[in-house]
Amino acid sequence: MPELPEVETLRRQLEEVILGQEVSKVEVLDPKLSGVQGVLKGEVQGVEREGKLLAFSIEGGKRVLLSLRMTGRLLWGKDGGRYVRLVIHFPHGRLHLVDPRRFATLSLPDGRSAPLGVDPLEGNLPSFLVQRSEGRRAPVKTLLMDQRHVAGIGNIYASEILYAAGVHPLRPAGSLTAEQWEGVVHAARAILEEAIGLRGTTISDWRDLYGRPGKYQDRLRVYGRKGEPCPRCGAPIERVTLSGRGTYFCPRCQN
DNA sequence: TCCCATGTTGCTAA
DNA sequence: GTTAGCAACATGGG
Repeated sequence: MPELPEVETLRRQLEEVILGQEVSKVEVLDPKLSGVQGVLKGEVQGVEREGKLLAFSIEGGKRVLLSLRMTGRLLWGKDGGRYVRLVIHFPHGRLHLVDPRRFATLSLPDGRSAPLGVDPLEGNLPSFLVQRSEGRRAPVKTLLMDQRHVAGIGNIYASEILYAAGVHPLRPAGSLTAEQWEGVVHAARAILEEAIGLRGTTISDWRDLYGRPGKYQDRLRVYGRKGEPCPRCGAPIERVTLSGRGTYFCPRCQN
């Protein structure tokens, strides 16, 4: 469920709460998550974000990667309720990994996974994307969500970004001009930064570290709004399925 | 009952 | 070799 803004929200909140703190105990309630308890011992020296991944730096130079996938959440407090899969104990509180669908993973960095692409909030993304998309016939939305190219954008924000940029999600990625890529990247930065400020988008599952919903759902222009009028031109928002994912756009404003 | 769901990965086929 | 589509993972909600 979490995309870049939601993970960044958690990262900032975690940094305030567990940075410099010592892990006192790890409780694994879902055997799928066993295997990294040994590494989760010692002082937390950093909480970083890599795309949609959270990376915990543990004393001794160790790193543990958490991928929340679809329904993973982190909750600080006494109790995580039903669906708690892992509890990391600290002297001053507990961090619960809550995950109804059990897709979330804990892992150690290894060379097996493809390196992540550019973070949309950093780097010279437009020229990078112009180069990466050259000759690609895959839809621009697919490329935008491909973590090997751009790290952090998921299904909700991809629709919103392309709407803001006026680019049709089914356009072959290689057909965008450099100017259009600049528009897409500009829209991405604006939307992702605003969403971070509002602590993410709560459609159903997402909650921040303290269990509070985000506020960006009120700002969504097209996602989940099939049949509703486009805020810009009034044409009904359309929904298509692209690579198995719901994709929303305005047929008049985006081309 | 069927369809949908903020993600990733591995298989398959072109 | 590259690229694109899709089932699978596991569970709940409408």
